[in-house]
Amino acid sequence: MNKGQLVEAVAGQLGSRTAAEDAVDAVLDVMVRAVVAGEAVQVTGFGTLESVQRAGRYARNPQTGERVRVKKTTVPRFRAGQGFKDMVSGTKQLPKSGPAVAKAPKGSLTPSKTVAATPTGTKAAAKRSAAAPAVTAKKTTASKAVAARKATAPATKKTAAVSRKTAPAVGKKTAAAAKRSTRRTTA
Amino acid sequence: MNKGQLVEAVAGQLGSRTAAEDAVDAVLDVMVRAVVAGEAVQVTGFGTLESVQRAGRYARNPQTGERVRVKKTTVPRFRAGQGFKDMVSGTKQLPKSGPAVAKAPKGSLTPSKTVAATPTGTKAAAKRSAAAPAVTAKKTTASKAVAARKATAPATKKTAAVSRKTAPAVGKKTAAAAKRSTRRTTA
DNA sequence: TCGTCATGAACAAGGGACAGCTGGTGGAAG
DNA sequence: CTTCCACCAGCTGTCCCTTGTTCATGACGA
Repeated sequence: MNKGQLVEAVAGQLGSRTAAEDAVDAVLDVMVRAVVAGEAVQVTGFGTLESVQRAGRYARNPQTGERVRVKKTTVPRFRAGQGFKDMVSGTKQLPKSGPAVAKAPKGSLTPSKTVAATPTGTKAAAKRSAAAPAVTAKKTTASKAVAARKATAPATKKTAAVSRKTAPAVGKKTAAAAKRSTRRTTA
Repeated sequence: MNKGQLVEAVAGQLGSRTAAEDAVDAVLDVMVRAVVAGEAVQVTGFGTLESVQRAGRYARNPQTGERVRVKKTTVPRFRAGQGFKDMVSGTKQLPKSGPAVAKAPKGSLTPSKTVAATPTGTKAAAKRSAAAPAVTAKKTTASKAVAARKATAPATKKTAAVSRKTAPAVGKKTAAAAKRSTRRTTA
């Protein structure tokens, strides 16, 4: 579907073609500006469009095979929401009457699971912490990680969204482990 | 920025809040419907929103470390366009007068490079094929790859967008190589 | 306008998935 | 018509995705 076709489809809903052009331009422009400004655009049921920092790396020239250094950059990223993914995967078909975004019927999705999880949530935490070390007999690191997460959980509120990965180690060897730890501490 | 703020920002451009609500609803709804229908929404300068089939695989439960089978599914995917990426990365700042999407000034960007590439495009193909083996003395695979691509180039026009990955090999060992070859042949 | 609830994010470990390098060409948009 | 953008190839390093839980916030009914 082209941009022109998109405008045409929107015109089919708005009724006017001129309004559709303005609508498409305005919506996309606002989203782009917000992302450029570093703000994440989050629409329930549709998805989140945000900007994330990508660490520098070494890529490869397809023709010559030579290693080229790619410096760290910021790229926009879109994460589809649950409803969108469900509709695309076919789990839930899209409603034809109302808009396909931000429509949350009262109890259309897994009502039993939700009501069951809510009251048992308090003691579920204890169950998880107890079960983890038992199964993780082969890996002791997991238990420590869980404990650390519980401790840091109240400290981390929302983080800054942008500024998660700040590993400048491009010329280093791997820096993967360092980046992991960096993410936790949120340097 | 949530949906309400998005509507407000769009209202700032359209002038009316009601029109902004309809605009946001219509645009998102149209995009969602198109993607659900299997059609890719491609807006030049903004990005492409499409649905891709993800082959089944084996993931891992982070708590227990157990391998869990993930059956194949279809998920929406967004790929940002060049202009969008440039603006986010800071290479090109967004224009404040016009919309940030699909704005192509006549010759504002890298005029010398463009005019040089356009007329030489026809014979540039021969130049590339000749230059590649010369530089690729250390890697012969690159030259073969280029030749193969040239042969398949006229055959592949647009492909089906959706239906690229159809490797059902879930219980196999890796299936990565097989999937690669599948992509070329477009089974 | 307030209350309730669904929805999204984070955290962890590890491996599969995938973005993207370069450069030419087709298509698209103005 | 002109000018630009997206795509595509093999190969890598980066990143996302998986489950399950809790917290926080947004969305919606009354």
